[in-house]
Formats: sequence, structure tokens, C-alpha cells
Amino acid sequence: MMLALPRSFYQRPATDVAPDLLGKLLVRQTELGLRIGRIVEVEAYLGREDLAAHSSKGVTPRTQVMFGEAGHAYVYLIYGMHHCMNVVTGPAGSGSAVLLRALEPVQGLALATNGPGRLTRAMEIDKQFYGADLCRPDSTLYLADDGPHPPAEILTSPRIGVDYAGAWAAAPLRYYLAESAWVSGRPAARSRARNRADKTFSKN
DNA sequence: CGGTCGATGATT
DNA sequence: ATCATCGACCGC
Repeated sequence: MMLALPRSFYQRPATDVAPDLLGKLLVRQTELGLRIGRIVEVEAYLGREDLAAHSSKGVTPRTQVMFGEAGHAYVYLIYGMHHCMNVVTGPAGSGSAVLLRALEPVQGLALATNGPGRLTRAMEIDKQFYGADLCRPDSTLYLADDGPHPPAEILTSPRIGVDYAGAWAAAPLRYYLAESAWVSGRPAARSRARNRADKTFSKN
């Protein structure tokens, strides 16, 4: 199997880890086979002072993994139906993490992967991975390097869906690959996802 | 196209 | 009551 990224990769500020995650592989070993996607869009959540971060509420049953050791998964359910996956970053106690928002399909992916809810659905990631250690060699969920790539332009923007967070709503903490067609909210990816869904549903 | 809204359940 | 979302539906 591929080599999981070492814990030291995650033990840095979320603002360093987030752009470095772009181009990395998210690897998921399911019962049926390997599913792999290349990360093209992420968001950094900085910790207690960041009003958009769940950890700004302090340590709760839900957020405690954010305050734990870096390199673990923080998975939560949003709007009653979608899971979102973060990787915990920084020193323990910082409450910082990076949300994975979109993948470019590489292997074994049949469903759309643009958007945090679709990403977890396509990769079959749910709360069973809450707190999972992404650095264990036997993990069925981990991140890995994708070998050498040509240099890719990284853009930033405010984070999506955090308008409630006051001044933090405007912070440029969303990072994405400029040229990727798989970033969420992109017209090309949207119609592609739409066509795929239409095919799935017309199969009666 | 773009705006708007309902689903659905954990969290506070 | 709110929400780190998605997709359906509406009007143009």
C-alpha cells in the first residue's frame, strides 16, 4: 500500500497544512476496493479565536478530537444528512483543522466528489471515522503523496457557508487549485455532476 | 442561468 | 434555533 503522510506533516499551523494538502491523495480502503481522490480544495479552521471553527465553542464531546493530536480525522454530520471530513492540525490543544472540500477522482470513485458532503459520500466516510488516526499504517483511511507534479497555482477565497462568523467570515482561508475542474461550485463540475446524477436516476 | 427553500438530525 | 450542504424547483 501507499505510504501514509507522517504525523509531522499535520503538526504545523492549519494555514501551512492546508495549501500543502492540495495535490495529496486521499486513500480509502473499502470492502470492495480502493478509492482514491486527489485533493483540490480545502479550508483551514484555526482554533478557539476563529469564530467559524467548531472549536471556538471550546472542548465538547463533538469537538474534543479537534483538540487532540494532529493527524486524526474530525468527521461530523451537518444539516442532518451530510458528513464533512477534517484533518486535525497543529499542536494538541490548538483546536485547528483543515476541511477537505473537493477531490479529483483518481481510482474507484463513481459519485461526484466536488463539495465536502459529496466527497464523504463518494469515499464512504462517516462518523465511524470520527477520531480515526490517519497515520496508522493499517488505517483504511489516510493521506499520501502523489509523486512529483508540475507546479500548480493555488488561489484563496473566503470560506464557504460561514457568514455568521463576523470578521472571520472574510478571512481568505479557503485554498484551491486554480486550474482544477473538480473544485466545488464550478460550472463545469456542476454540469458534470448533474449529468452523472441524471444517468443514475434514469436507470429504472 | 440565478435565487430560494426544504430536508433532517446533532449540537448548544 | 442553528448549521463548515445539497439538490430541487422556480422565474427569467
